[in-house]
Amino acid sequence: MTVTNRSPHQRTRHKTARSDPEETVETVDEDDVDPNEVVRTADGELIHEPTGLILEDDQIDRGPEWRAFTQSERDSKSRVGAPTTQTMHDKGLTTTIGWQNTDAGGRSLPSEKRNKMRRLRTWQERIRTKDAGERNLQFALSEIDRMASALGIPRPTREVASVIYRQALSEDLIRGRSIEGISTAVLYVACRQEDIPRSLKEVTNVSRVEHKEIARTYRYISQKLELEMQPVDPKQYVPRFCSELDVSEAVQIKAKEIIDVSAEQGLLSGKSPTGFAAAAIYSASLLCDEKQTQSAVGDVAQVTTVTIRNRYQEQIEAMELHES
DNA sequence: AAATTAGGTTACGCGAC
DNA sequence: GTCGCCAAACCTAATTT
Repeated sequence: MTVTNRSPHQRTRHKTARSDPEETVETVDEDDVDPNEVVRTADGELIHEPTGLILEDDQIDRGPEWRAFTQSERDSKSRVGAPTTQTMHDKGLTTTIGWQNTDAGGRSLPSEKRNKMRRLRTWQERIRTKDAGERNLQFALSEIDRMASALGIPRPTREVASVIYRQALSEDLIRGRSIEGISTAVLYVACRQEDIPRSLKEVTNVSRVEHKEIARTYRYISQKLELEMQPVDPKQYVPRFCSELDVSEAVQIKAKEIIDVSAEQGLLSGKSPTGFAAAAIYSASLLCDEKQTQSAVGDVAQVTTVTIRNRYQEQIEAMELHES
């Protein structure tokens, strides 16, 4: 066996040094090498540690075969780039087999060949639709993941979302609807079921689909999959909104109390949970002497100051009633 | 900043067609 | 299935306090 021999400091040099014409080559007997001193480097070379002998070169160069010195040069020489668009599910990359039983020249085929072509068509169709479904799912899941990240939604909830999506897929509820729409709606459902509430508006902000369609799709799938959704408890929004507003713990506790008391008196029915929570926080900030402006609270809760006003007066009243 | 007011949009349930 | 209608909640925008 022949190996190339180089000094250790040369080994650490860049790969291009290896093609140095002045490098010395000599033969070494294999028995001289102690296996315990042999290491494999990140480059894939097998090296005898004490002497720096290279026992085995990496046979495959995984790097690019070109060199570039500037970013623009790298861009222009690189042959990999952004993935092809996912929105067109197969981007014309699949094979379709024509229905005619003729060859390329237009002559009709003998019956034996016709049967073969029929079988091929069948299989091609099976394969194509199967992996179109897979791709569909893959895209949906990556979309769910993207939105979930943007909203700071924890893993388990994303898992729930993907389970629901698979259900919708198997019930054939996707047909005729956009994948993005379903993905968004499913994520929204998962949040509510897991008590990690995000308002429909918040979800809409990170989605590529408009509010109206998400709402419609949401109703559709929750009905079809018979998911019984109970109304969101406004208290669930309180900690998140409060931390965004940077108010004290006392306000948070007070806000929850206000929600409990006023809900007990039937003020909640029919009102939006975010608006209700926002008003409670505003009221609490007044009662705790840590006043926040209506518009500040409205911003984090994504409701208007008008809505806060309409709610908080009733709530204050309810509190006074409660205390007497 | 908060309150008031006016006008428009949306979603929902219901019955009629 | 969808059309028309309804009442309630919410929004935007303008104006006043």
